[in-house]
Amino acid sequence: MTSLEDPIDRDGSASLSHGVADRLTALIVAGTVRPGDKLPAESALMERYGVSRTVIREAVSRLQVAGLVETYRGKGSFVLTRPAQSPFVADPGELRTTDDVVALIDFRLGIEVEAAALAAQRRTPTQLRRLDEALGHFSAGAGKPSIAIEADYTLHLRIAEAANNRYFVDLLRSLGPTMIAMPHTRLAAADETAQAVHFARVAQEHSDIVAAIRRRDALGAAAATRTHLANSRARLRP
Amino acid sequence: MTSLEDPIDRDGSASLSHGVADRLTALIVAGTVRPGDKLPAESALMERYGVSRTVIREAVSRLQVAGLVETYRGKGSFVLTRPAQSPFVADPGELRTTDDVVALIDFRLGIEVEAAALAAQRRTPTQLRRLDEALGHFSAGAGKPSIAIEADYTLHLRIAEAANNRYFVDLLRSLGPTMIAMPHTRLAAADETAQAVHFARVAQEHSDIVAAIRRRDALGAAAATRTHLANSRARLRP
DNA sequence: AGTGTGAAACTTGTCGTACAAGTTGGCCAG
DNA sequence: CTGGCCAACTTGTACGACAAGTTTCACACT
Repeated sequence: MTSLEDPIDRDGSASLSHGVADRLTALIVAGTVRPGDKLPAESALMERYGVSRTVIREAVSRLQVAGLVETYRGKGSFVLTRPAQSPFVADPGELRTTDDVVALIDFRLGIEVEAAALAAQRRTPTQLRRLDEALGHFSAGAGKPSIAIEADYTLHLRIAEAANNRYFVDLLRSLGPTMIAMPHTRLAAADETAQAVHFARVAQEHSDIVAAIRRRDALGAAAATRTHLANSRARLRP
Repeated sequence: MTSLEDPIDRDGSASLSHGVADRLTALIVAGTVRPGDKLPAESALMERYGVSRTVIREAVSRLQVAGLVETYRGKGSFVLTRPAQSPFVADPGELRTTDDVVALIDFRLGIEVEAAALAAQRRTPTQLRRLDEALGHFSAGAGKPSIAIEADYTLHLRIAEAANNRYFVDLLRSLGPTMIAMPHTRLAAADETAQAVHFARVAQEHSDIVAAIRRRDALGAAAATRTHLANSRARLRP
């Protein structure tokens, strides 16, 4: 890696330390600097990017947290092996358009239909009791969106738990209440009558799922879950 | 949040900036400082932890990259909405027993069956070409486990890509080659004849999935994918 | 010629000082 | 009451200095 000048833009659009971190990240991602290679010393980076040592150090701190380098006093910063896979991250803030929500529902169709079928096969009496509690909790949330959102999430989580497979549980957790409740929060601002009708419909769909799980009907549970999510989808995209 | 003294250990086990970042992270994770709250100013943090401003700034840079705070010149650092959820993390090292692998396959049944059905509905000619390439690549891996494992993963990933839904792609990526190939590596050490028979069977199953996607047969793609994974499952648990 | 030791040069970690750029709140004038 | 100005506050950058750890080179000894 050469020591060519590569000054950072000082247009104020981002802090210099962000800029340097992005530059260095690009080198690593491009493979210009490879796993095991040492980054240039701070003094060389200062020259290269035309910034103070403070900026370099902050930038390197950023790379450390990002898992891109590790640094030893007296030795330098070494590029880490790039992770072959990264965690699955789901951020509610990414859901901006109807298409975004529909994509999420399509994804949940795969997850939750399968989880419900397994729940019907594997649920224990305790888990069934928890499902009933969650149903009751959702019903108690009528007219109270924040309670309903939390109860909605809890019910879906309980279904995943009844599948007795940690992957389904972990994934539901990674989605969180906001994304599970996503289609419903869209209706939070609608008029009260339409909201009550919608709420009752969702409650009925929930009840259908739990009933199938209760009678150990895997196909029924899968169908009820798909109906539930497909209905949510259809409300968004008729 | 008080300004009580809370000096950082200087035992050399970690850099001070790491120590401060961990302390601040703990406050945020514990909910002591809540989303939207402002962290104390750098000067106050210097006093609190008994370190220089450089250390504080580097620590805060760490928190920024970790997505825990965002910082504005003149205003301060504000705690971001704490993810109510944590990323979904899948580690091949966790797969120690047959039950573990079966649980993974059950999970993948939900994901990949749905993804294949969507791929059949949505695939583009380019994506279909990529599927064919991946098929060829897998075939070229006969007798070469490391190539076959990578090609297996690539094929499954291409199917997820053809679903044109980033959630499926991201999740497959989070699983990575090792977990996607998991049932097959179990056979890596078996005798060669059995391995060749098994390889040919897997290749046929792959081909069936791609054929259904080619003819835009969502039900067929779903069935072929379920067959593929269910066969893998059955090989482990007759 | 080979090996070991010590010192200098190099590299990262921390501290302190100073100035620039942006924000906030209080006070005063209209 | 509202708006403007200024001082205090807050973050961003730069610089110099010293501490702690690593590496390299030169010299001395065997």
